Amino acid sequence: MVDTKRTNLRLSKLTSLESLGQAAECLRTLAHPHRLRIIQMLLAGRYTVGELAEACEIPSHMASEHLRLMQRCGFLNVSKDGRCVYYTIAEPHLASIMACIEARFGGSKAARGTASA
Amino acid sequence: MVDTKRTNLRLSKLTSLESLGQAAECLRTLAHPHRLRIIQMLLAGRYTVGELAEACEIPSHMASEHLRLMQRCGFLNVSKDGRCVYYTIAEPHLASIMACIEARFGGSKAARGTASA
DNA sequence: TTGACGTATCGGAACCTTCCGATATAGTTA
DNA sequence: TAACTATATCGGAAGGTTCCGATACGTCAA
Repeated sequence: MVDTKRTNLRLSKLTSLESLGQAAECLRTLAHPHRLRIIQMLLAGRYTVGELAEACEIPSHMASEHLRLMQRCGFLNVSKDGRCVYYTIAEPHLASIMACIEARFGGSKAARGTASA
Repeated sequence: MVDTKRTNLRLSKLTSLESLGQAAECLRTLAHPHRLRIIQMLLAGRYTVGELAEACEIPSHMASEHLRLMQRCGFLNVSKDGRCVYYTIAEPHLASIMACIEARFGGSKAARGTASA
């Protein structure tokens, strides 16, 4: 216990552990390269399961699973048109999170080294 | 294949799957309530392992593990002072990501329902 | 030196995620 | 109706994460 009073003081400004638990859940849902690409695409327009799967280079039944996961946690909306299913962004905060990610990890080229600023 | 040409056109704007893989790794590292609280505190000042552990309501050896994890992926810096170990933020982008999280999940109160905007 | 304290590491149990093939459902065309 | 396409779901194997107790390390004070 180096300086408990200071710690308690600052604690009052913190987000509750409960809310952080919800945030962590959402972050875990985001934390997958194929799901990030899907979100990046959906922020730019509407796509079918098959198109998203093709862009992620995965079979469409796996894209379907990712999409269901994201829909369940409120990130996406669904709408059917004939035999195609279109997904769209439901959670507007995804745009700003994605902007942060793009600011750090760039628009197209890879490998900058994770440990640097 | 509903509209392959349109898909290929938009693909050129996307972040590479490789970079998204790195981003996903970082997001997975963030995606834990105790680690989020640690980052939130460290964005406001410097703290020892024991202070961070107390704020997260966990034993300090667990805080130590979280801190090592975040240090290894480049989020944190370490500095020793006597028998205390202080951690500080090393990755400046954490501030903007944390701002997004606070914008969505609030400063202190809990449960808003994950599915809404 | 000894003892206390703060931090770090190890090993393992329990749980969760990812991925895949197989199969099911629903809409479309003939 | 049957055949085809697009999407969704199921069950299980493989691997990863979280948490915990036990223990080790490094520093300080007496």
